[in-house]
Amino acid sequence: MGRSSDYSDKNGLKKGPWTAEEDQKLIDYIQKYGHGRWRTLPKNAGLKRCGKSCRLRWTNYLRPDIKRGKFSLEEEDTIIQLHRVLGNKWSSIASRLPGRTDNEIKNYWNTHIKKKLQRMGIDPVTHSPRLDLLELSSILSSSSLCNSTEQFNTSNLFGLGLMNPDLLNLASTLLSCQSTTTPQNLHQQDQSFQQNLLQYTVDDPNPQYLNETQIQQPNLEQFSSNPNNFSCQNAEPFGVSRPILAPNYGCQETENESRIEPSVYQNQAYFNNRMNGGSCIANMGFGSLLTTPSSSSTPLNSSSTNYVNGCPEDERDSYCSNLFFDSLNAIGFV
DNA sequence: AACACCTCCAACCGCAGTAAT
DNA sequence: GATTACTGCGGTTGGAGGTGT
Repeated sequence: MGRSSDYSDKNGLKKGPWTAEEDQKLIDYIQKYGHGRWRTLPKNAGLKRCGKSCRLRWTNYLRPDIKRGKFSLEEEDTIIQLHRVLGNKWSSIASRLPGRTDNEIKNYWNTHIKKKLQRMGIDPVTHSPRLDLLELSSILSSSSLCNSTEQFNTSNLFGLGLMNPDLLNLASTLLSCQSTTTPQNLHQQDQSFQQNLLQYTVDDPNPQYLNETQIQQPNLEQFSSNPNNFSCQNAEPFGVSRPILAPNYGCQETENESRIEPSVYQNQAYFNNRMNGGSCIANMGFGSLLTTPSSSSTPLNSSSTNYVNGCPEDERDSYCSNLFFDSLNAIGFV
């Protein structure tokens, strides 16, 4: 692993992966003399490396306080929360995660968290819902399309400005399901969903990064005393607020459960409800399609019955839910 | 088995900020 | 104030290993 295939530069200094022998030399030297003076360190330690390479190797790999291994769910949550506030300030984020280096966090963000958020329909840069989903929600909640008595076809959707073929297909699929189920409930819930989306985008289209003082002094008034009873008036996505570094109020991971999505977004990513049992449902749209019990902590792949507004979920809705979810999956939303 | 493609992550690069001279 | 050295940071690279065909 590493970089250049030519493991030496023009000054005869070695580059590329470190050997165990080099590591030991560096450790021995630093244990004896301490670190610092990185330019002269390699020469004194008998290493054919530049000082910068030695410093990087020490700070990112050899330092004794480094915690190696998989990131915990809590760490992942913290990274997401901090990234939302700090942006790509990896060193600042790392300073709040003992034992983790900025490089490690940066890699983990780019290889895991970023993709996960994208699958959830969240822009990993702004931490807000993707605009194309907003577009879809807006169109689906328009009164003409939610009226089950009205025949629709793809030309209706084109007429409403839905030009993206993927979204067009998705909307078409979804609406064909809706036309065979109870429309009133769907309509109300989709409107609610749209309102939540708009609320969020109006309140906080581009989250402002806070300074460190603000991070360490969260506004505890922002969230309800009941952690599952979120209000819809703050700048957090979908109107849900959690203070930075607050306890994990979301779904808890159990030992026998597969890894779940970050609790930071459980409340906003309605897709998650399908994945983790939705223990913190807010007023989500497409409710009858995707909602699971608000008090449930049902794990993945549960065979328990889903309830919507206190009633068992209609099998057709369940079918539509699958269809909708699969459609999202097919076009890369999930 | 062989090849192509993908994912992960250690290591590098270049720039910016700060301290020393 | 200008220059040099040092350090820290964020972005990027590319090889190893895994996975799919």
